[in-house]
Amino acid sequence: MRACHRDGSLRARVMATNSDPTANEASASSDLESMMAQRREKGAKWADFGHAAYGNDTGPITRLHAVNETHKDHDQAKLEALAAEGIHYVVAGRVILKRGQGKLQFVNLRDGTGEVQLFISKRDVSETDWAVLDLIDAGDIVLAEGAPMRTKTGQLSIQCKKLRPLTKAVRPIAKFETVEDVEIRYRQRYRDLIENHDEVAAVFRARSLVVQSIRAFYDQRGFMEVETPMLHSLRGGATAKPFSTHHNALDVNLFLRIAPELYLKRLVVGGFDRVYEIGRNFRNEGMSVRHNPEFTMVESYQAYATYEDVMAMTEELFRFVDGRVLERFPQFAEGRAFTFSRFERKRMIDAVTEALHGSLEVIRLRWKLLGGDGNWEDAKAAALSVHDGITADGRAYLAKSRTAGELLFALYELFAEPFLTVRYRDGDKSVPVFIVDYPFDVSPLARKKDAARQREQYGEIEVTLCDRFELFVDGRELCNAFSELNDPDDQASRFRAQLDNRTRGDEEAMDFDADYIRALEFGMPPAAGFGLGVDRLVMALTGAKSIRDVVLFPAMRPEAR
RNA sequence: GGGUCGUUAGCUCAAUCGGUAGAGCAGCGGACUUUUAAUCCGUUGGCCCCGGGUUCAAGUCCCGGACGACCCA
Repeated sequence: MRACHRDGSLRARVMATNSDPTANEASASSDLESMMAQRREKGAKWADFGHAAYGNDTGPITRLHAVNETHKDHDQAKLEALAAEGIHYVVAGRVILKRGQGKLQFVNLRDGTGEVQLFISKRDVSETDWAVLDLIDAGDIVLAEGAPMRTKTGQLSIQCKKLRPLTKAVRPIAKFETVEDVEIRYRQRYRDLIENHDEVAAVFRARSLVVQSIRAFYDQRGFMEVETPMLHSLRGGATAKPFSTHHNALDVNLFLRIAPELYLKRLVVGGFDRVYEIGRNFRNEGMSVRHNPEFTMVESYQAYATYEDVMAMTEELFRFVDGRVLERFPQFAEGRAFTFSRFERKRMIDAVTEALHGSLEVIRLRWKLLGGDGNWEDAKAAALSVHDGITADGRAYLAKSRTAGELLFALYELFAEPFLTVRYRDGDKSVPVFIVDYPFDVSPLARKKDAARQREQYGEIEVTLCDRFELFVDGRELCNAFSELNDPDDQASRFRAQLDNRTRGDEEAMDFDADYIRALEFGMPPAAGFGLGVDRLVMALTGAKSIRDVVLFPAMRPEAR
């Protein structure tokens, strides 16, 4: 005896169609096309039971998180009582898993807030709904109605009374396997989110929370959020290669912004003296695990503050954001190689001399940098004589430096920066490091340290320093901040220096921004600015190894046809 | 931009020296009313990334290309 003959006419109708010889041919095969054809057929059959394959008008539904929260402490007796009072829910979501057990079926349903199990007994549903269940595959989106209950094993479930298929997923989803293929994961993020759901979704929810927390942080401190142009006619605010585009009506060439900085400072001139912007910047450069051509930055500007105030604020911001993230996603604390227990502050010159300690040549070098006899040409020669551990490229880089300031920065990049996580630690974890007082020569927008103050802090040295810091967390540069240059004449001369650099072939040099000089001529209050790479912050907080794991749709070459 | 590695079923992966392309899961058919990736029986499924070449014979060797990953710049 075939079961379908006993089971009643509706189920028999489903089975009968399925056992049609040609349909069987299709349902027997399982390459992608056949699987899709099979699913399309099932979707088409929904109409036989009065359901559109792509139904609409669900009416109000209860989100699954609310169901789980409401009843998490209720036992079966309590739930029975509630059901008797008429408590029931209409829920909707994607079928993640379907387990059959004859006349009893279990379906795991997921919506944007959580998951719940549907307990579907042949006793509880209409003959029609029972038959429709055979036409629902994992991946389909359905609506279900019923009362909360607990199964024998204590699993909170919805005892299904009505079932309505809403959307047919004609493509199969991978179950039980982590999808590793990054081409699938990055190009078809929707699929990554379905198939690798918990881990992937947590990262992007954490990212959303990071942005939300940054906003909350600034809002609490009286900063105003603004939006400045992304289409720029000049390159400015950073040294980077821009993307070019064209405005047809105006017939002008434009750049996608590389930084919002110069616009935000115009607003400080205008009297919005605490502003911030969270938004996308675009840099036409190489891609790597740390670089996506479009990336999100926070920039803030605060009048009547110095970079030292901003450093203090940065510590608070990091602790605040991280606290919010870990509160909701404690899993991201596991296996972290760094801690926010304390923040190291290290002057760049000290970072370099510490990194190089032990070498006679270097002590000579340090002595010269710090104001001994000789000049920067001698210092460069001394640096180049330190061959151990420097590659040919590193030596070439050092040799390229044209001033004492550039040399100091090159030494820092080669000898100190790569070892920050090794050198500055609290127990078995690295600590964030503020590298403080960058050379003027590599800081075209930062305020020069007052000469008297530099003398007081450093004595007589050859390098002109700026009131600037960068913050490194887990060895990665996350922040760049400085007291702002508000002297229009000084700014104009630095723009001219950038133009010289461009003439020498530096494609990353800035343009001369005459309007920005005009703005400064109206007077910008003393101010400090701050920039933070949001993608890199999210990487650090979630432990992501690649920026592509924290950008929903990372840049990729067009898919091969 | 340079180097290295990878691409085989819906997913994760095998395939010895060049000799008929396999497994698990998913899918499909059947049994099953409290399962947790249910279980049990049966079973289908391949443009071996693409294009050339060598060979009696190519997933495997050679050349070119596409896409990706990693390292370097």
